[in-house]
Amino acid sequence: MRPTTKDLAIEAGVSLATVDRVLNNRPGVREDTVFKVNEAIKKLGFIRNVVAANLARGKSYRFLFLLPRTGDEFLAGLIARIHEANQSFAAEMIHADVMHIHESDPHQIAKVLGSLDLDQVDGIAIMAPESPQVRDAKARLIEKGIDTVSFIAGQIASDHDDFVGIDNHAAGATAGRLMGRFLEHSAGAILVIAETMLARDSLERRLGFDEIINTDYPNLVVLPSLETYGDAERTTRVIHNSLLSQPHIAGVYIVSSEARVPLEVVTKVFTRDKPVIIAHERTPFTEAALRANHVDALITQDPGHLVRSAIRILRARKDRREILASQEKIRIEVLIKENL
Amino acid sequence: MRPTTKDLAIEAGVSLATVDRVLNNRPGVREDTVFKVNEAIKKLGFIRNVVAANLARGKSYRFLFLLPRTGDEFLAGLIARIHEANQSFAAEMIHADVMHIHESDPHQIAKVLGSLDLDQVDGIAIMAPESPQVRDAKARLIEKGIDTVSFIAGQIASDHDDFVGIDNHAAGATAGRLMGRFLEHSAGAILVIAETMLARDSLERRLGFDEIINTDYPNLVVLPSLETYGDAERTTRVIHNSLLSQPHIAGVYIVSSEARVPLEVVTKVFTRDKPVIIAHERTPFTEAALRANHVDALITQDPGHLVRSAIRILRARKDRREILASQEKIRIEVLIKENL
DNA sequence: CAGACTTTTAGGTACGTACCTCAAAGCCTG
DNA sequence: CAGGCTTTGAGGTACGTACCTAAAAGTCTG
Repeated sequence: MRPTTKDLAIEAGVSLATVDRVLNNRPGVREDTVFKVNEAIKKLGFIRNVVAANLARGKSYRFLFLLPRTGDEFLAGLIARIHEANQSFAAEMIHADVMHIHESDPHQIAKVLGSLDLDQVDGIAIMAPESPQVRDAKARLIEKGIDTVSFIAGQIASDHDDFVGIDNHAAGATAGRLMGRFLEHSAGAILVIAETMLARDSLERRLGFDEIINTDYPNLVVLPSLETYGDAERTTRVIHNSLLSQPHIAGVYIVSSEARVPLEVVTKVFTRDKPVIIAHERTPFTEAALRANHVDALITQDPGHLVRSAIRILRARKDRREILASQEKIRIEVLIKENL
Repeated sequence: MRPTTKDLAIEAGVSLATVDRVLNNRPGVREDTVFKVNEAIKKLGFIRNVVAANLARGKSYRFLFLLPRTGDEFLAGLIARIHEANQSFAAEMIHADVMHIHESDPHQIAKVLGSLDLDQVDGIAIMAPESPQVRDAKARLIEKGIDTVSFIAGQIASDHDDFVGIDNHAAGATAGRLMGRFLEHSAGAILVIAETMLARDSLERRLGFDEIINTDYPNLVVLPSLETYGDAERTTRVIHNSLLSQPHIAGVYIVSSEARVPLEVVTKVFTRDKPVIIAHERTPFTEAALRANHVDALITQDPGHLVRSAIRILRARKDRREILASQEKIRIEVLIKENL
């Protein structure tokens, strides 16, 4: 049986109350008594029963996910995973809510962060680009004891702010390597399509992609990024414009996490002489496209893992516990038709 | 606040004791009373606080991993992850032990399974090929209330026996597709190297691999599998033999989970005109080989995930709880240098 | 409708920890 | 060594559930 606080008290030769004071950093214990108790903890290998402690505290965890207001399938998938996570974490008294923000308006985000009822929230996962306003608002929250994690976007991590997501530079490089290898004996241009290049993650992916192609695949030329703003018509137009000056497109790299619109257009535009197409994230649409051979590979991150990882990290912070780093590392996955 | 058993009792108009009997399927409750309580559960959305229940029961979980006695880096990684998992699951009163078996001796495995102290174990994860003896031994354990999962190998799942691991046919197909695409404009033979083709997982990987190559890449010929029996000298010899009749090797597929020995030999044998090499599993050695460009891609499964998943499934079975299927699906990962 | 049986109630204790109060013991200072 | 301070002890209650007992209430059978 695992040692309990009672065993600790006996071992250290003190009362339960003193053990309790030491364990919970309560004042009024002489230094040498603290030492004795800590020795006993080591000797017995005492591990606090977090579960019983939380029960006694009547503690529950309420976390908040701040997600963009606009989005498509990837966002919908994230939200679905949050609801799913609520079910499996319910047994541990953890609940997560979703609140939507205008991700491109730092002032509004800062305002939302500032106006949260601090008694209602134990931790926040924020999916928004890094900005001074948001950073300041986060710092104020941390001062008040609310932990935050940067979720998927805005990956500048500080001591008090973990980043939950992939290394987008590496993700772009992965796409680049696959593109290069799939086109080893061809020559031509590569179309890069993004919703907007203002997003930091798209930028980093593009940088990683270019690095690989430019270094190792001189047979390929990466064209300037086309921006779609989520609009199918505009996407069609910019692609056709691009084709005027660059008739042979060997590959298409869709940088954005929301790939549906660009992918639909690309599938329509290139009916024969199909280029190699690589996109990001697994959604019902990209998955179907992969099965139908419209896409050659997907670079993805597991949304369920992202959500659970954010929750586990926020809870560990609240409990002042260490996390199991290997479990929280979000993998850059490569999906082809065969390992869907 | 979440409703408790007390709230349930009030809502159903019965006493706590009756609620308790219904919740724990104890006898002595009239059918219509059971119905009333169940209605109250639905109405209030009652979720049993598993944590408090386990505390009251004084329950803890002891699981056992039966792993092969012989192995190399992949096995070592698994064991390390089990120890790691013990730390993070300690708070939930879960402990996992490792016991080694001769995986190729079904009688010995069955004997071990039969001689376990059933009061000391709540569930078992077995990494061993499927065999009638083992299947029978498992069935007897299940009768006695000990849950089992098939771990990585032996993937015939029954109602009472989940499989934790990847679809090896799909994993082989994934390797095949990558091999094919990496060699799109080349022609030549592909060497397939396995520790032994007696292992079901190696067989299935090979089948999946062949299916893709034979269907979609007529430029490539897959050679008969070479068996290494984990011996470097023998491996060198069989590869050289193979080269006599088949001088141009375009690709090498190392099927086994333990890739170190074959990979070392292959790296030495093919110093120039290096073929495309694909292997399985991430270990210190294969990871270094990938970084050093000795390997082109790795098809892997996350050992940490495997271990934690097995533990979560065994615990859920013990608690008669549903699992979150999406979390327990083990992914076939594709690793290249860029997404390590 | 009495007796036997089943179902239900009421109350308790326990799990391991948190947190509270009150009293006792120890220590220092003047 | 009295008065004030700090430290420690002893005891309690609580969290939500499990499991136990004794007795009350309800139902059935002959």
